Amino acid sequence: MEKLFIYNTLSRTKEEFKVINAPFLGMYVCGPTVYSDVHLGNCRTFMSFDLIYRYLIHLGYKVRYVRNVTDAGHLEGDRDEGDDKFAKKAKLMQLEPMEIVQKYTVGFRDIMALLNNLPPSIEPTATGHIIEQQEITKQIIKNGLAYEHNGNVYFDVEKYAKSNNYTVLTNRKLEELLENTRELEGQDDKKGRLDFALWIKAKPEHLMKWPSPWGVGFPGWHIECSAMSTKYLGEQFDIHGGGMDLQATHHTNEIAQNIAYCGKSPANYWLHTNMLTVNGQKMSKSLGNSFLPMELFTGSHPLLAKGFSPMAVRFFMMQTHYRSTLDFSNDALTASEKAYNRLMDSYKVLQSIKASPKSGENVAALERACYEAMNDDFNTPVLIAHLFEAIRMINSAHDKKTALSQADIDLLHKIYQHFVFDVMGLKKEEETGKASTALESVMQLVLELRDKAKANKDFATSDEIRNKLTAANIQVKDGKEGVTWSI
RNA sequence: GGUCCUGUGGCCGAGUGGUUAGGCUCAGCUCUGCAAAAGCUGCUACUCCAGUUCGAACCUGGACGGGACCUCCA
Repeated sequence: MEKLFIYNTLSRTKEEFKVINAPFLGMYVCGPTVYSDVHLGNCRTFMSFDLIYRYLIHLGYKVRYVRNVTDAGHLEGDRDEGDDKFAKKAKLMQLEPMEIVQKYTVGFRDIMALLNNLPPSIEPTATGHIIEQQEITKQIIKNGLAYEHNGNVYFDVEKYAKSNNYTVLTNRKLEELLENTRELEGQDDKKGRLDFALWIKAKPEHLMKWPSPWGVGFPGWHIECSAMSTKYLGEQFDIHGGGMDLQATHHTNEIAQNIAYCGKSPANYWLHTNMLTVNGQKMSKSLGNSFLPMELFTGSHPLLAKGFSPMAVRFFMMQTHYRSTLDFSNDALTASEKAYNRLMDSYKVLQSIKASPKSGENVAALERACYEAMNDDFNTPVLIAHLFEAIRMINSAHDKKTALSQADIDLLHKIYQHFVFDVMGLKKEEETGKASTALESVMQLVLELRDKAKANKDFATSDEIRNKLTAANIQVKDGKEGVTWSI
């Protein structure tokens, strides 16, 4: 198996990846909160982990990939006050909370499918694991690291920090954290400023609430991930991931909960994906530069010059490493769209290449380079750079400027299948479905007429046909071995 | 304000103490009836200042810009 190196937030270095129980591999990723349309930044995170999932599968691991759906208990601002996000919106729209959840869960899955993300092995919901969350909370209380007050249960961070490194993920100093945390406001049953809720007492107006040993309430935000990762992947598993915004608070608290619960840190490797910006600025609602995935696909947003297909967007995201910030701009998207089209066109060309007895290219070295790029912390930008070398080989061979043996042609097929389709999860965009067979025959007829005109040196007619087709978004290319066209 | 991360050519983006990233754009050439496509060639960078070094864009310190978290926004 390939030697894989992964950047681990715990050590802040690239480490050689060792699996606890190969070939089985557990991976947990913090999923979306389904109270509104999925944020494009979340899409990038899930696409990054989709790439990782796909590559691990490609390497031969039997991966159980768990990504939760947060459908309850996620308080605004992670403060232990205020309305539950779902209940708030539900009241506003006169809908049941689960109706909201259903609507946005379905919407989320649609977008994920459009972007060709593989579904995770399990997508557990927070509301489906209330009992499990309560059990963990009970055990943490029993272990002396959480306390109940007025129907709320809080995690005792300072007590925990006495015998554990609370800030493993961020390297921050606990004293500094304590100094910098905001003053506590209003109702507060917490002993320490950094304490966070495991269970929250429900106000009468709350719609989503459950009975518990501490009264009627709902779970704190962080406990669901501890409960569900433990249930489906065990007390210790291989990879835990999420966006960088979750690192300091959510993941820090998650580790604390797991250690307080069973004495074990949940994951060996913590992976964090970077954020997304628009024209160099953070994507945020208050700045008005925030657009939805569907708006990106259709181009229906003032900041977008046009729509970009899901696969062009996927390719665009793959051109940036997952730990770098990704900047959205029309220019960058347009450039990627063209590059993606070249990648796909070249695959079409590959189908028609004729083998030569000898090869003028080192395709095996290229394949190795592709693996090495991926083994270096899933470096897709470098992988793509190598794939453009493959494109050069294919196009040159097609133009008879270089030669490829049958073995090399087969290997190029394999490279495309493995890296472009299986690992990066790119695919040919759908061609207009049923209409395409009809269109195919019409185009054949039109191009035959044009060929006749050309044979008669009637270039006026042949150019007119080509120009009108170009205007209709159909590109005609006169190659050495006949005419081809593409939309 | 505090802590952490980051700053690469016209644009986007990898990477490394001394050797071509790659894509897009632009220019030239080849091919072509002309185009388009493709191939080749060129333009060639590392925010600024100081230091370490035989040598730094890559290491160290400082300045300035951007981002994340701490505060509603993924």
